[in-house]
Amino acid sequence: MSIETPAPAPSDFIRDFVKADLASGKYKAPHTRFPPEPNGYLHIGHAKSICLNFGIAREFGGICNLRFDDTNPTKEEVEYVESIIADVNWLIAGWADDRLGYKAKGAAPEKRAGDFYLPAVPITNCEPFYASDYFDALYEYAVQLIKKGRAYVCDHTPEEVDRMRGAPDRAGEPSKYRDRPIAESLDLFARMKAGEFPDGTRTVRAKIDMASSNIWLRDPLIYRIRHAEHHHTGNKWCIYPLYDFAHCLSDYIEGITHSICTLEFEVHRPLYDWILEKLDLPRPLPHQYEFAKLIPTYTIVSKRKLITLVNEKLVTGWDDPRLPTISGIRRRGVPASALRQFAYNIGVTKYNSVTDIAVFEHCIRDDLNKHALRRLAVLRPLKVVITNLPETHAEQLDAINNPEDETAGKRKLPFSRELYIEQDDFAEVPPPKFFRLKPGGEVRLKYAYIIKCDEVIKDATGKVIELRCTADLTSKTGGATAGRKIKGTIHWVSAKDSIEAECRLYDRLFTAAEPDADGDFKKHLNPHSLEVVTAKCEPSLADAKAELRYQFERLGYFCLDSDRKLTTENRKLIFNRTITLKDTWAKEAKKG
RNA sequence: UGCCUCGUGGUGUAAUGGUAGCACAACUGACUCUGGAUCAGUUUGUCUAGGUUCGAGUCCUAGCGAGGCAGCCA
Repeated sequence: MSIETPAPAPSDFIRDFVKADLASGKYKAPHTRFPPEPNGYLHIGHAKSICLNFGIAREFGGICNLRFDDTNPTKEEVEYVESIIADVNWLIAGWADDRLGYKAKGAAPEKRAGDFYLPAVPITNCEPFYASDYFDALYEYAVQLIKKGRAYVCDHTPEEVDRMRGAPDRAGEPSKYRDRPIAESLDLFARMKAGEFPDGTRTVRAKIDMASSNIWLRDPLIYRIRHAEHHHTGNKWCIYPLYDFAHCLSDYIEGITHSICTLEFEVHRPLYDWILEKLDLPRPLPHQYEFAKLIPTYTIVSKRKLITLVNEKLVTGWDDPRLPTISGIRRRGVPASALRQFAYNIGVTKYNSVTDIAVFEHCIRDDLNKHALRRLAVLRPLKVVITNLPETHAEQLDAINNPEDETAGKRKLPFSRELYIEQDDFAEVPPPKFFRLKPGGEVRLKYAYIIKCDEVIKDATGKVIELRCTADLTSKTGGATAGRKIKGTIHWVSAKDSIEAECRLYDRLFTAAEPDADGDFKKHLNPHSLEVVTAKCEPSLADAKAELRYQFERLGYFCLDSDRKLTTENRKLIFNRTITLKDTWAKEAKKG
């Protein structure tokens, strides 16, 4: 009896810190967070972060909050909030959904004993976290910072602030307003909040060190004026905190222990720590850790470039199955488990690297191979007539639903005199090592007979339009000559029993491994990233289910597309090809 | 050229002073009623130079290289 070895627990430098903090008793359990800004759709890079944060929560008995980092009203939209919620829920469903943090709908931090708290609630009537729910608390914290003499209102224009910041190798110049009286700053800040000043006229700045070698410590801005409606707080505010101020305090308010972000925030960590320390908040404080973001080959992941593709209609939308967005990946038919496996396989480090998309493709195939139901479908049909069978011939053959999973059972497959086979499975002039059908040659029809090609029929242009073959009638599974060794086995469908389906054949969106390496990613768009064909399918596919995955044998993995619901009136089937099967013949054929 | 971070096969990652391992990719072969899957195997690596040590991918020094940082973006 074999004992399945459990998958090794993920290990990386961040999990090492978590382990150490748990062992030392610093925290009882980790509390992480995934903090997207709702200004775009989530993509495969975010999936890495989601799996890291939720993965840590589930491995160490903790919780992970979904928190919208929504401090910039001019860039954020409800559409993005909703898509992000859907994407996160899809990715963690059945895996870490029991680790998802939640708060009461509409709840904001309460003030108790001079500090802010946000109590946990049962999982009913709950919602994700929003940094914008903390604006009252954040305002109060800024006031405290001013009162402590560690922040001030600055009247310099954006241009002046920019110029006075200095450069990496040149110290900055202090603001004229740096040492203005605390009472004056307090008054001005209150009036900023009251809406007395136009955008850009004043800011609140932390008073740190204009000569610091770290730019982010040169009196960074923590509040700015923005007379703009916010998707979550409406018109309540006309001042908004900046990322550095809002993020560390949002972490603190939610009781986050390990605040995990990408490498570019490394230089912000001193500021993160400074704010929490100068506010004299009770320990233990959250700590920030940084890891290298995912850069996959043959695609682009930058928000700006994704928006370009969507807006310029180079793809059909954010959920175009060719896009590396989570919604695109989902629509393409990739199981969440495959995406999670990928996130696990690539690891977590501080080293900037490029990940071969083949690793993802392998995870998809590996997952789908185990779970997809096998079906026969012909993408590019070529008619075949079995001449030694009567026109009335009809039989039902046994077909296996999934050779990798006995419990998937069997089904019946209709067979008749007229069939369709794949055009690629016949060659009038076969290349070397071609072991499919050729004139005078034999091939096995999966689950059916060995047939021999007797005659090739062409149209006026010389195109092959029909093959006339004879079947070895005893070669069927279980028959007298069933054991005959034939090198090739091909898929087919019975012409009169087949149904049609639109198949969308997707390929990589770009032809270059690093599409933006030369700064012109649009130049490398793959013109063949989508091909639409009308396939002939075995009749059982008429009952295809949206939640199931199918392998069209020898072709690839397919799933129903969500567009199908738009066309239910004519019951048109639309399948997306998630990914092809590995094709070693294509490689062989290339060698010529 | 200021500060921060990082350099392990083609790619990604492990080895926490003690046999450089795993995965993907590539290539062989076996098997196969999916040219899939599976199985067996092969190729390729510690940035450089010193030092410490019985022993260094790991620790130290110097160099080289890569990435990040100068939004009222996050």
